[in-house]
Amino acid sequence: MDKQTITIYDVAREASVSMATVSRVVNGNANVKPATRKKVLDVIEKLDYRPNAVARGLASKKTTTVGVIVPDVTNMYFASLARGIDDVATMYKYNIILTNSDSNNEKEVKVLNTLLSKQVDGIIFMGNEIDDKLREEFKRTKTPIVFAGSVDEENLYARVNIDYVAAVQVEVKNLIDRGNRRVAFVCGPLEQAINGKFRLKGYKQALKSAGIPYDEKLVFETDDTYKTGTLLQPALMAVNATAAMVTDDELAAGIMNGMSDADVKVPDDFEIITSNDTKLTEMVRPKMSSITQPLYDIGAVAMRLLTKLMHNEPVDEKNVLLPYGLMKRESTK
Amino acid sequence: MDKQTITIYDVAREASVSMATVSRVVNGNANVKPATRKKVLDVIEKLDYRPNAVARGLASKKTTTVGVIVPDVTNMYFASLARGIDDVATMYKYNIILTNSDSNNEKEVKVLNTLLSKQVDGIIFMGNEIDDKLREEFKRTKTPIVFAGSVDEENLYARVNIDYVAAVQVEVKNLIDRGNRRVAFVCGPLEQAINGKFRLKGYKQALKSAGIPYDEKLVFETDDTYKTGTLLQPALMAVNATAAMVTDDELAAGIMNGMSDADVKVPDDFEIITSNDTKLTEMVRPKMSSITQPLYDIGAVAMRLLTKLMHNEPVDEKNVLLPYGLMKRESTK
DNA sequence: GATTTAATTGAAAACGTTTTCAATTTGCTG
DNA sequence: CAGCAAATTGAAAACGTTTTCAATTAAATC
Repeated sequence: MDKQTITIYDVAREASVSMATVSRVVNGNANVKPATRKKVLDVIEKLDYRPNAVARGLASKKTTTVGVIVPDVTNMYFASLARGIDDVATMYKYNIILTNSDSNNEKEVKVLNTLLSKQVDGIIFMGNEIDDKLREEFKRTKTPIVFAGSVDEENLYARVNIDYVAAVQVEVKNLIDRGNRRVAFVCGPLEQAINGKFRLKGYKQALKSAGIPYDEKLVFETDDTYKTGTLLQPALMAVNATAAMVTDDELAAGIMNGMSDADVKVPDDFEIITSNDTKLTEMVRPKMSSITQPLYDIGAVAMRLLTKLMHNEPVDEKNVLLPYGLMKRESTK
Repeated sequence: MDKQTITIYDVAREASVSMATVSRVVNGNANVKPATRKKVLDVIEKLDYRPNAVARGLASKKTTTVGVIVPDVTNMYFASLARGIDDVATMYKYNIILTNSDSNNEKEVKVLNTLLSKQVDGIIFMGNEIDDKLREEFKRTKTPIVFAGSVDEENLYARVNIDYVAAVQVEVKNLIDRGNRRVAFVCGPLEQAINGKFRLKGYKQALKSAGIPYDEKLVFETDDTYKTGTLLQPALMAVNATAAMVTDDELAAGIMNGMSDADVKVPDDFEIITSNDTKLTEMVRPKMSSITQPLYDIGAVAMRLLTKLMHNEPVDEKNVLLPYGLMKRESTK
């Protein structure tokens, strides 16, 4: 009843060569006489032989599969990275096992272990809150890991990002230079190093350069959702903010719509700058000015980096920083 | 130099039992004496043994991995389905290999074959244009396949969708009832059966019921992108359309913004109804009225269906239709 | 306590490749 | 054409599990 599968042995018999030879031609090994190669290839064609990747994986200890741990594919930011990852993965003949972690460390540990049990050749991790348990699990494995769009304070892992502190510093400075003395910093969870350590640092630096004292009331820690954004207008007004640096596009869209609904004009009465430059920035009215990040490229470069690690090629820089920019649209003056 | 891996054999030796017994306890087989089980479990703990899923896959011919073929994860519609799929997959202890096909049949064939070579236990396919070659490849395998958010005219495969013809029929009827005699049908590629056969059929039926002749000039075949949408206003006005039934949210957002930019008021001068009810519908101003589809659930149910197929459980209905609805927002009167 | 039956175990054969190492062929050189 | 190096091949041992089937042990029956 089972699908009768053609094995390498069948091919060998039919072509009257050994399995070893068939294996060689399948793997493009040069050490096989052209005539033999042709003979084998013909039989492969005739029998419609397809190598079993699982057996191959067991014998060679390589699965040509990498694990990708992502908080939520449903988030445009991560979806873009994932796309970049998949594209260069296929370019290098890898496939990706994609798993959603909801940034939950417990799930991350679990999924990491199942990925490792499946013998993935490498792992790309996205997530910015790494507790001790997870860190420990990371350290246990010799499987190469690279972080994509995720910082590593301990400087242990290869990773690709933009310079978050510089990027927000520049943009907050711009906001200040345009006359905003009270610019809010609206971000996702501060436990996430990318917010709490990097972006916030840039924000503070900009303030400091401008001689403006840091006011804790101006930092709004949120859950990065659109909904939350829509609710923020009263609080923002209450602290007399006239501009906001926001760390997520959906969140920023929420804030902007909340403002509009309360009849505060963006950008005239309130300027907004967001961080991820997803398509959403263009679709919303007014269009949102944003720090630009090469999202797709972050994923792509991360995957490329991972291939180097997997092939034991030298990598010059573990902490790669891709260029950021500013896309001025309509939510800033 | 290699990571010295603990194998089942090491555990067996250390616990002085056979591999078979270790295998049994690892797999939760009931036929093992509690005392033995404990002994083995202790050794497993002590040695930190992790079963090798590849070896397991070879021996058992099950990989607990399913392949997911998706046009583009970067598209919210598919991202939502993918999330639903992954969630129930993990619920049933499966992982997903996610691949982007760009709705390109050639890529789909290729990726299908690599998935099969990797011995996935099942496949979830998203895509609505299936040429003969692809169809043939599908037919060759005995691996269960289910379509998610994708129709199958030949009624060969299990699939989960909503009733596209009924849904657009109802909504176009509403548009007509509200006085629109010229409602445009703006869709993605008509070669895709979901558009060319299903949705268009609903559109025509609504017209017919209302005694309005079908006018080909009112159907706009596009590439489903936001950009294209923004460019459509002149053409829409040229044919005197006063409303549009649109098959994609980003496309619809483009159309709406194009209208606004040209100072035609939505919904007063032009009504728009879209089809996928993604988050975007809420973020855009005016908010877009939409046919509602349980996107996440389509993915989830598809995956659940696949588990049944993989476990040879009976499935009562190959063509599952989930309920649709209408979310009235601000782009319709 | 002798049988019979059920529960528990282990030996060894798959699973379908890759890879090592030695054997065989082939091609050159002089 | 002997002698040697290089190219080509094959035999068989991994790889780390699951699974079958027979053997052993424990429990139950009378």
